[in-house]
Amino acid sequence: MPSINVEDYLKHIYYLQEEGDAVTTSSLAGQLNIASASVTDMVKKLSGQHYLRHSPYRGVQLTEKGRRSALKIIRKHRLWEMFLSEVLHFGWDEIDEEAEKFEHIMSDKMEERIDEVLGFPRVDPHGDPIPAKNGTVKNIRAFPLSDAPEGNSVRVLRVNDANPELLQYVSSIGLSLNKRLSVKQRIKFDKSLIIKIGSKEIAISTVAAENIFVESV
Amino acid sequence: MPSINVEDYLKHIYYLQEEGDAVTTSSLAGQLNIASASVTDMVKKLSGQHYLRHSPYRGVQLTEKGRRSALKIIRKHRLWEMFLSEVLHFGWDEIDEEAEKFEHIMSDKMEERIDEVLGFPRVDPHGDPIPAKNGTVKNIRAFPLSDAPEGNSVRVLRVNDANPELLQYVSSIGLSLNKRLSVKQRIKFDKSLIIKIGSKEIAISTVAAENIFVESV
DNA sequence: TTATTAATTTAGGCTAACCTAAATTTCTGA
DNA sequence: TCAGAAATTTAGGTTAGCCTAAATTAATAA
Ligand SMILES: [Mn+2]
Ligand SMILES: [Mn+2]
Ligand SMILES: [Mn+2]
Ligand SMILES: [Mn+2]
Repeated sequence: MPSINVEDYLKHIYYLQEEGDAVTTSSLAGQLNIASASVTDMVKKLSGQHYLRHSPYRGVQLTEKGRRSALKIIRKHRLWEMFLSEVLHFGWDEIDEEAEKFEHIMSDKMEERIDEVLGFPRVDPHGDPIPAKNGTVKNIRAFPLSDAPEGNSVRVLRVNDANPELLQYVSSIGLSLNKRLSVKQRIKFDKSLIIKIGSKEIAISTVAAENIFVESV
Repeated sequence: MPSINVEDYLKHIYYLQEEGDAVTTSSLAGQLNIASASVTDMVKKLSGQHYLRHSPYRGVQLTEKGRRSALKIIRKHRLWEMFLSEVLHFGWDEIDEEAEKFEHIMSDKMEERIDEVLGFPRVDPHGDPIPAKNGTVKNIRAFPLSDAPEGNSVRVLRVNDANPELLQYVSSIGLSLNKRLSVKQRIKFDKSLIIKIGSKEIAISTVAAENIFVESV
């Protein structure tokens, strides 16, 4: 059974891999808020346990074993977020932090009970897919709002859950999952957008728009 | 913020104190499944942090600070047991083990939410009192079934939750919290009892009877 | 009272997971 | 293409929490 720390390493390696970035010592160190030298140590240990392959100075890649372990944690994390949101009525800006701890101590039995109680949800409260027990993950066909062309009408499918303040902001302008909006204008100068939600028009920064993922409707 | 290990030490010291036993290095070592030498180390640390007072070779005693910390954990433990039982339908023989982990990572906010969802329960699924937020604990006026005189009619108020097999056994003979039963006969030879539950008469060992707590009705 | 036994503490060690500073390798741009 | 910068690894160290074996203190029973 991997330790809590090992689980967090594997999860973050999976995330970085998912984003297509090279998974380097420093990218991991950045994610985990740990010194690079410490990451190197752990990477060697994980490599010895066949969770990943390590080309020194180049980066790491999860093995199948590592991928499976990562997905188990991510499944627990997202189910738990769902539970906090649906059953205990926590806000979507609070749940990631709580789930960060619970993902490691939730038994498989508890995972199943929660899955049942929730009616076998497919996505978490931020629109991220909940991996299936067999290791399958449906990937979400969404592009960043910042890439939407002028005039486009779109629907929110996912919001990056890494930053609670972004989530609060997104709520505060009346956006949430599955909400529709249209892109009125793209400002060349700072790449910000003017969007229309319901009858309101709102200016939104690139930083925000890059973290809101949508599909065309 | 005390670590997980510190919290478990404080909790077990509280339990032993509660039972009226002297809290010695070896009794703690027994409860925690840790070598006595290690307990001595930790006790010195806790004493340095004023969680308890230590008379070398004699034993320990919680300070007010230690007592408060212990009760906070016990409250979380018992609320969580309640939640597992009521909301996720776990059996009363499974919940102690799960709660052992969750008690340490449940935030105060989550504690409150759960308390609300459950309707502010006063006892846990084993009949143990749930300490109030202010550090008050109602103590339960119950005596062991093994002390009940012949002919007595009693009601189950609490069952020791330390042994899952005992809990399974208690369920299997049709007993649960608040159930009534009467003592038909005390067998001198092995101190076992014949009890009547509903219309059934059942023989029950002393070991079992010592862990079932009742009040006269 | 004193000698044995039992409980406790001390001494010395280990592992996981972190750190900083120094050495090494790779990348980059003139 | 090669020197300086950036990234990575190595070296050496720390802390929490555990362990076993040895030394010390307390309890007990003849
Ligand atoms: Mn985590
Ligand atoms: Mn999420
Ligand atoms: Mn515990
Ligand atoms: Mn209990």
